[in-house]
Amino acid sequence: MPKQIDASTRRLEVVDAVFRVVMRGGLERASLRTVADEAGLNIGSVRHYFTSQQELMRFAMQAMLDRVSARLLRRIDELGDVSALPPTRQRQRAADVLAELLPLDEERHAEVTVFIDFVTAARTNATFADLAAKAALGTRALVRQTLTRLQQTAGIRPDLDLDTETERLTALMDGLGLNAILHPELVGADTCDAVLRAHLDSLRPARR
Amino acid sequence: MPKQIDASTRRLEVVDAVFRVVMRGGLERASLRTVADEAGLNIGSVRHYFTSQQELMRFAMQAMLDRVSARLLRRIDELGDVSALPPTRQRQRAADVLAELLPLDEERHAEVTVFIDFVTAARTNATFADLAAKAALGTRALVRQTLTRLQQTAGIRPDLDLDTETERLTALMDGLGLNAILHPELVGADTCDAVLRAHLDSLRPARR
DNA sequence: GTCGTTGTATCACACCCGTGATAAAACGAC
DNA sequence: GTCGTTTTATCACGGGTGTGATACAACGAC
Repeated sequence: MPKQIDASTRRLEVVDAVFRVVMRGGLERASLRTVADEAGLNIGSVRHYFTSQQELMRFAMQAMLDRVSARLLRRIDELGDVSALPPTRQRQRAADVLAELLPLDEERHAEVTVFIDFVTAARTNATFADLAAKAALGTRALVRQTLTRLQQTAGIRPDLDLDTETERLTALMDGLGLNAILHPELVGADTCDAVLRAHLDSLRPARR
Repeated sequence: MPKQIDASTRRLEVVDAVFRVVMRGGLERASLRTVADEAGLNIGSVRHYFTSQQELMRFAMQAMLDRVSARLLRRIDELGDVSALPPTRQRQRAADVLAELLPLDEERHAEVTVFIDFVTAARTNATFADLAAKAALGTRALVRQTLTRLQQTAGIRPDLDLDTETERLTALMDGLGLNAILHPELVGADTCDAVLRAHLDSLRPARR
């Protein structure tokens, strides 16, 4: 068997370069040449691992989505079963999970930044359309499941309409992320965290 | 006096062409050539009215912001003083005002689409940075004022923290708009409207 | 060693871009 | 009519883009 130390890790190295370029200059700057430079590679090398820049960009977006969902699953697994906790703690754990989608630290900030760039590009670039649609459905599924479980265990009010609340919380999360990315001096990590918790608290059952 | 039938309206015609191009293909497609084609003009003509494409794009973004705020002021003026209305009506009027920032019809859909493209571009394009920052402050001022007045006239609960609530409602609005633009099959005008009203209703004072 | 696969590195081509320079046409003032 | 300004229209240049083709180096199998 010939060389082939690790073809897939090389691809991920290039993808990391894509992320750095996108972070710095947006998706439009992510040309083969700039990405190759960022990765310290020659254009020919990059083209050896990706047959076209379209494939590279799609692969990069997919890698970003995988990374996010992996971190999400890890977090959910860490927190374990929360159904026995008191309602306040339940909401706290729910916030902990959802916070993985917010740019609360440097890693997540980078992820959300790249995410926003890709999904907004998907509006006019058919290359990303299906991935963006899948991502949108994915966050809604997560948000809905989170709210459903909270409601089943009296963590939030029983009369809330889950369709509306799912869309409301999803919009809140996306809006927080977007604002934190675009206006970090206005919306910092603390603000994101405070708003998310305030929202979940506002759904708590009435005192009796 | 020479020709000069109307220099400023010509500029606005070009700006309209910019909007159509951005709607169709995103900001990156808005080159001088494509814009000139869309406007039915020659590149030279466009360049006669705008010394550089940077000036054109800035002017276009400013025009879009002016258009939005003009419609907003008109709407506020239409609704007039609401302090005498019952709380439910007050919140309804507040929703009517804020709904001007959501893509509820074709006109607003186009505006929000272009808006999102410009402000996201502002992250990596210094040309738009100041305008995007101004816009962010503007929406926050509107949201805050709306909430403040509601609170003063018992339209929403008196114990709500306006800082947090302003940021929460702002994020909700931005997130709704973003999702409606990116995933219109998931988030339509009816959903936007329902979520906004549900949010304001959730702020209503407790029954007594 | 030779061979063949894998990885690197360059060249060239056609395309689109913003912009400077310049010419030509259109039009009002006189 | 002439003159001068405004508007429209072209050309050319340098730079960046993706991609096809191709050559060269590196390395394991044999």
